[in-house]
Amino acid sequence: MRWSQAFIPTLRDDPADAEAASHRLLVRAGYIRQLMSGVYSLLPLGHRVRSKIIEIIREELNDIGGQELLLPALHPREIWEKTGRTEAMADILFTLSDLRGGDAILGPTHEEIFATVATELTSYKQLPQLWYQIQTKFRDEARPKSGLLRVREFTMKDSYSFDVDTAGLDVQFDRHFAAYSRIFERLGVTAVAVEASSGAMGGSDSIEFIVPSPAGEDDIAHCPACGYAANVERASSTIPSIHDEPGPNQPERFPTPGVRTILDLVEFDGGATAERQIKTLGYVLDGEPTLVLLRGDHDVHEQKLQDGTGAIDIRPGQADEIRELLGADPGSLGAVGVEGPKILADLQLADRANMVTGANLDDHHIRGVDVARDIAVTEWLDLRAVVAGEGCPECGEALEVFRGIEAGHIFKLGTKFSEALGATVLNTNGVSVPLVMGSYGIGVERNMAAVVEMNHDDDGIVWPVSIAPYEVVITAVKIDDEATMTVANRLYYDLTHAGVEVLFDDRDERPGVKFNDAELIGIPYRVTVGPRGLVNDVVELSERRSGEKSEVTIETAVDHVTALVNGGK
RNA sequence: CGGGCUGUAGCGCAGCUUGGUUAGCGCGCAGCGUUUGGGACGCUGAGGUCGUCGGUUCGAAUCCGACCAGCCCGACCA
Repeated sequence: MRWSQAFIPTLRDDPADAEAASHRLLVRAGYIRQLMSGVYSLLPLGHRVRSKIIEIIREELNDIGGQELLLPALHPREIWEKTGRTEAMADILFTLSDLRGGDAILGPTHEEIFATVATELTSYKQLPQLWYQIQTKFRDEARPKSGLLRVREFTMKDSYSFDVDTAGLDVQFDRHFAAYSRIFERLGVTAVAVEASSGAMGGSDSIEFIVPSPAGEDDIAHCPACGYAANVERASSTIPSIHDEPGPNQPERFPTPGVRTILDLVEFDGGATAERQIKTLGYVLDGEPTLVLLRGDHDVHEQKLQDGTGAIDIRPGQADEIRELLGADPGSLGAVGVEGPKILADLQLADRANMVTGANLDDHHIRGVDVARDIAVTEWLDLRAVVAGEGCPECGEALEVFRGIEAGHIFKLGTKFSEALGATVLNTNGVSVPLVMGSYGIGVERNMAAVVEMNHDDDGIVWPVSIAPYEVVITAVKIDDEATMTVANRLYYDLTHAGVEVLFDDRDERPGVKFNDAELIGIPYRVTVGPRGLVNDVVELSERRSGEKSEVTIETAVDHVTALVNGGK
C-alpha cells in the first residue's frame, strides 16, 4: 500500500478522556474511531490487525478439529426463555421487536443457538463435535470504558463442544486450553490461566486467560511459590486462626452511643478489635431479604455470594428495608436471635466465640456472642474477598494480587443448555442422553487492545510481526530525488512479490514526520531509503522494538527483510 | 442504576460569570513560495445549525427549563 493513498488518519493530540494506553494509541495512530458509547469503527489499519488475529484463532481452532459456522446475531426471545437467561442476563441484553410485534434479542453469546443447532445430532457415533464461529456479539454494558477493552458490540470467537459424556468434555476442554495458550503466544501477549467464576454461564469448571495489565478489570490472586492462580471472584486463602477467650454464658447488650462502623467500635472504650467483631450486612437476593455475616475486618465479595447462593439478582438492602427487617439502621445490625431471614455466614466465623455484634437497636451492641450458640446460621459459605499477603490455599505462601484483562474464558457447561433445548443423542446403550457441552470464548478486539497494552513505548505501538497491519514500512526520505524513488519503488515491488506486506511511505512529508508516524502506528521493520545511503549503495534497516539500525546493500535488502519478517512470525 | 462533569470547525480548546457588530486560538486541511535523514517556516485561504427543542429578552454560544449524547468515579458485568 502506498501511504499517500492510504486512509491512516493519525492525530497530533491525544484524544480526550483516554485513560488506557491502548485506547489512546489506537485512536491516535488511526486504528479506531468511536461511533457511540462502547461502539467503535475499525479503520483500515484496525481492520487489518483484526483480520490477522482472527486468522490465528481460526488456524488454532481448526487444528484441534473445529468446524467453522456462522449463526445469526438476531435471536428470538423465546429460545432464551427456555434457559432462563432472559432473566440472568437481563441487564446486558439488547432487545428489540420486529414488525409483527415479536420480541428479539441481539445475541450476547450463543450457547442457546448452538444447542438448538445441535438438536440435529442424534447418535454418539457423531461425537465429539467442535463448532465455532467468529461473529459479532452485543452486550449492553452499563459502563463501557477503556476503548476496545470494554465495549457493547464486539467480535468474538466462540466455540462449543458436544460430547456424550464428561470424559469427552474434559478432552475438548484440555484441547482448548492448549489451543488458547498457542493463540496468546502467537498474538504476543502473556496470558495467565486462572480459576474463575462461571457466573451466568453455570457449569462446573471455568478457566480465564488473564493478560496482566493495570488497564484490566479483573483481580487475580496468584501464588509465586506454587503457581496457584485464581480470580478473586473465586480465590480462597488461608489466614491465621483467632484464639477466643471464653466469654459469658449469655450474650449481653451494652450501650455504644454514636458507634456506627466497625472502626467506631474498635476505638470505643469497651469495644473490640475488628477481628473480634461480626459484620452484619443486609442483602436482597432475588427479592429475599438475607443477612450476610463476616468477620469485622473482612469484606464480602458479591460474586462469591452469587456463586454460593445461586441467586441471580443481588443487591445491598436499602436502609428502609433493613430497618423494617431488623428494627435498626445499618451500624447497629446483628443476627443474634434473628429468625425469619436467611442468615449466610462466612466460613471464617465458624467456631468463633465471645464476639461483638450489633444489637438491632440503635446505639447498642452485644458482646459475648458465641456464633454457634447464639446465631441461627442458615448456611456457611466462603464469602470473603481474598487480600494480598494471605496464605495460598495450596502451599501456604503469601498470595499476590494483580490486575489483568480477561482475554479468554473456557467453560465446562455440562448439560444445562442441552437439557433446556432438547439436544440429546442415543448413547451406546440406546438411551437418550443430553449432550455434554463446553463453551470457549476469545474477544478479538479486546485482544487487539491487550496486545497494545503489553507492546508499546513512548513513541507508539510496537506490533509483533504476527498481527502487525503491515510487516515493513519503506520510508522514502526524499520523494523528489529520482534515485531514492527508483530504489524505493523497486524494493516495494520486490518485497511485495516476496510475500511481505509493505506500507510504502511515499508521502510528501518531512523525514521526521514519516519516522514518527511509522513508529506511532507500530510497523515492526522500517527500510529507510534516501540519498545519504544511496551514495554507498545501501539502505537503512531498523527494528521498531529495539530501535536497532543497520545498513544493508540495496541488492541484499529484500533477503534481509524477508528473513527478519519470517523469523518474527 | 447512584454521584460528578462536558457538549463551540476534522482534532484539542478559549469565550459563558457580567447577553450586544463579521464567534476566537492551536493543530490539521487547501494554494503558492522557501525548506528537506527525526514532528520546518512565511503568505493567502477554506471550514462552525455554538448538542436538540422550548422559554426569557429589542437581542441568546452566553440566562432559565426539558431532552439527547459523551466522559469520569462508584455499583454492576460470560
